[in-house]
Amino acid sequence: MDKRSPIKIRLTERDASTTITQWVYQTLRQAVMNGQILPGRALTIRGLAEILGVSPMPVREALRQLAAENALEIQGNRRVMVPRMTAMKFNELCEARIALESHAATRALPYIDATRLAQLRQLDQDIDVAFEAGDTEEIGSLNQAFHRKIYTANPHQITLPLIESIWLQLGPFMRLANSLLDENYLVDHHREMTAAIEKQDALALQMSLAADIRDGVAFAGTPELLHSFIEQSAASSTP
Amino acid sequence: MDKRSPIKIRLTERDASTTITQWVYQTLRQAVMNGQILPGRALTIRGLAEILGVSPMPVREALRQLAAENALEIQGNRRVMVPRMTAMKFNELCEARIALESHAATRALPYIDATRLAQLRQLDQDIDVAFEAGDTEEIGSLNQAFHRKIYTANPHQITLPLIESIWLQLGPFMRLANSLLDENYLVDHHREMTAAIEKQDALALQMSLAADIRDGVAFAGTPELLHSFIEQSAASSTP
DNA sequence: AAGCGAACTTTGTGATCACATTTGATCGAT
DNA sequence: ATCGATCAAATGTGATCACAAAGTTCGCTT
Repeated sequence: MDKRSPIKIRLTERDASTTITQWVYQTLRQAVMNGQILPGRALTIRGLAEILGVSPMPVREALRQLAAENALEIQGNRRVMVPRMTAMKFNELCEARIALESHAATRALPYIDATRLAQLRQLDQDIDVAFEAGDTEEIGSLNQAFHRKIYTANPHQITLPLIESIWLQLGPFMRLANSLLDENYLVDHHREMTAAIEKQDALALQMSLAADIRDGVAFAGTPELLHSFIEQSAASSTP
Repeated sequence: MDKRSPIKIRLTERDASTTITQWVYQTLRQAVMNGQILPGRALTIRGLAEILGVSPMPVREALRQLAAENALEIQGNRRVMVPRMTAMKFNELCEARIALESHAATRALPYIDATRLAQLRQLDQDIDVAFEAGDTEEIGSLNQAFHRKIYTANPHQITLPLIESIWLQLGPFMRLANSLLDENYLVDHHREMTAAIEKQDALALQMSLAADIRDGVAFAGTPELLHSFIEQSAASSTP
């Protein structure tokens, strides 16, 4: 029944108002984002359905939706798996993140009012608290919330789904980045960003945002570390 | 049975090797892209299934996939429709297109060799031929192929799915833009782009690419024209 | 005649079933 | 002992069925 590791997925209580498909989708999305499903691991509809305690139908739809968001990859053998990572692909994802998020931030900047700016500063403080507590998972979650809070200021939102698609693809590796962040968390780029927002300085915002993203994945600059993790990713395929 | 206009969709022969879901997905995607389905028009699973001559199941999956790509919108009433357009949203989409495609082109530039450059020039000539023939649909298709041919030179492709998502959202309106292009097709930016590629000049490529995109949607600069089309889009909702 | 509620219809969701293709294993031949 | 073929289990795909919620229409009451 279980090919390799039996896939442990954190199950949450399902709200009665959400459909089963939505719940499965959110659960699997979170599992991918948190690295609970190793890249290269083959996923089966029936297998996931059994784990989640639902029929294969909602799993099928959730998988197709996640594949459409590039969170999963449908192989020619119509097997579904978390895409493997390569150093080049990782680099492309980071650069795409910077390009997309810089654009989104610039476009959102005029819409950020004092209320939202205060919320941003609060989120930054929350991150500091989580950092003191060493709760890396919370740090990642709050960090996402911080960025999302900026972009959603733009009422004509187009880019956020694209950005989240990139986050999803970087997901399992961002987790590693956050755990390594403990040591290297030197400059608080979020503070620079909020300062730039207060001055409505688009260029300064772009600069600090790019620095924040690059710091978040700083370990990509140390090739051996990235390489070891990619090997770990590739290793889950070889029996 | 038919609420308003009965939805005419161009049906193509289904290859025996492709699954029904894939065929339905491609058919609906093309229908959205060509503006065969008016924005605001309510779509039903069973209705589409009957039109396409398939069971509701593959339609459900195709709709969910298209919704994940932002080609369709799932309303709270769990009704599915082509999203309506607003002037601001249109502007955001164009700017996002420029940002994303500039980035993708720059990243692909080093990988474009002589062979691919020749293919690009061939596509540009084909566009001229289609332009002489007045075949606007062919122009749009070839124009997409031209852009795609640039970005796919990058072997570590990340951005193309995001770009295609934007194209899908602009889809019905690009069709209008192409039909209006007949009159205003003054400068051949594609020739500027191939020249920039030959010189491996990233900045010149970005400039001409942005100009090409802006020209393609030049009518957005004439507010009354855009407004009239948006009204047409909104009109399909009012009974 | 207009407002409102009840019955019917439509629609999305999810489960089960059937079938074709693929994967994996076991047995046999060289 | 190793390689290959055949058979069985597993898997994705798609159709049909069942059910609940939302929408629509008809008829009743005022």
